Amino acid sequence: MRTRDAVATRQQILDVAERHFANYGFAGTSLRGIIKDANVNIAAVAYHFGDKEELFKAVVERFAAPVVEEQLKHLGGIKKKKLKSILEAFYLPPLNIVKSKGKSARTLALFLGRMQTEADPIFSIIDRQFSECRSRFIEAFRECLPKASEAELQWQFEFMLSLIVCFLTRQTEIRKRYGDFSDWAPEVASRQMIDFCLGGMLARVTPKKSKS
Amino acid sequence: MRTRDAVATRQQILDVAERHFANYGFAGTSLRGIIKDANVNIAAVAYHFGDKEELFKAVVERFAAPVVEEQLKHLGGIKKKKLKSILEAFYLPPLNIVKSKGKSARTLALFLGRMQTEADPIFSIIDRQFSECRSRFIEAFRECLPKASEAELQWQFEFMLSLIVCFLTRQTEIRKRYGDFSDWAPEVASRQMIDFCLGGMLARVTPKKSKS
DNA sequence: GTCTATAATTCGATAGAC
DNA sequence: GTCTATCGAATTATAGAC
Repeated sequence: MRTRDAVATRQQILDVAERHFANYGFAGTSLRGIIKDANVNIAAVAYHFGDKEELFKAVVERFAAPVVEEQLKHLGGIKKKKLKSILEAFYLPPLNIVKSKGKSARTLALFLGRMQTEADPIFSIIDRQFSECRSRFIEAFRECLPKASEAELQWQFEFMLSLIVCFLTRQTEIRKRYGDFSDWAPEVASRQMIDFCLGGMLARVTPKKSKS
Repeated sequence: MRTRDAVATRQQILDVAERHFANYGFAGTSLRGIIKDANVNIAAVAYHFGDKEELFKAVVERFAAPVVEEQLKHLGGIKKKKLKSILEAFYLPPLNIVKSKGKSARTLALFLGRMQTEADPIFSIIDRQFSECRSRFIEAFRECLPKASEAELQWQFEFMLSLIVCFLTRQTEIRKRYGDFSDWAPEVASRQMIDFCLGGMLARVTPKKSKS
């Protein structure tokens, strides 16, 4: 290739980098491994992205931006805030986007899940991408649960998030043990998580007294 | 130090390694960083453990063994299997152990959480440690939920696990935003998770019909 | 058991030709 | 924009003296 396809090179790097970061984490990913799978030159990474951290940032932004945009649009479109509709606004966009990717869906799912456990200089990149989204959803929770403390609202969000992280990162494992489930639809998967999360949230804010 | 304290050296390495693996993951942890904080020689790691992977294995086993032992003992001590008591058997032991560590509790909590997202040669080490425990708890679920499919029982376990992973890895973050919550008791924390998990599970196995 | 010294890789980053 | 070549730093692992 001559002086051509700069955009193709860029996308090739992003695609492979996304897969490597998803599978091995930031520290476990090497630029040499990426450029080998992407069939590009090592210098291309520096030219297009700068350094490894900037490349990671580009991968995060490319993935997070449409997810967050859809979540906020969905959340904003709700007239009367109900827990159930808030959960739908949170769960459906990432599931739809992951599912729409077809063959690379597993990579995106792994990436979204693994992002949550990166160490600090890296995690702050991720946290920044989702901070507004987090605030808006917690704000919505506050309207629905006026009696809940701020810490409690935070935990509601964290538990909600942990369920989809769990779903996205563990589905491959479960499929390995029980062949079915390979063809999940976003509506089905989200229903499972919404049911669980809704039941859990209501159990926390209106706990039943029980002996011991 | 002369030819002495082999056991002290070994423990020193294990303690620091645990903290580093918890904070930076397997790939992000370097042996030089460990031996520097532990004030031991680089060759001591090779002498006592072999290589990096064997050291990681030793750290995992030292932590996982008492947790799993307590969980299984607690689970076995239940006469009439009820969801609530199964959840207690699962959540209380790790919380008690983490809490009992005092100052290094945060490290153990982070380690337990981060373990779940390691890449494959490393994750298999972890998976092996917990596989029997997983089977036993899923078996207990099966008794309580005879109508649930095998895949559904798997998901119940995964969601249950994800809640404590979320709790252990995110508590520092939440404490950072809302100062309270610093002094959680295992009984209080486990109650929160048990309520959420129980509510969620019941909502899944006996779902209420709702208009869209 | 502990230590020094070093071998053998691997990695991220960059200079400079085309 | 792409490539070759290489530098400098960091890593794991090991050999061998004490």
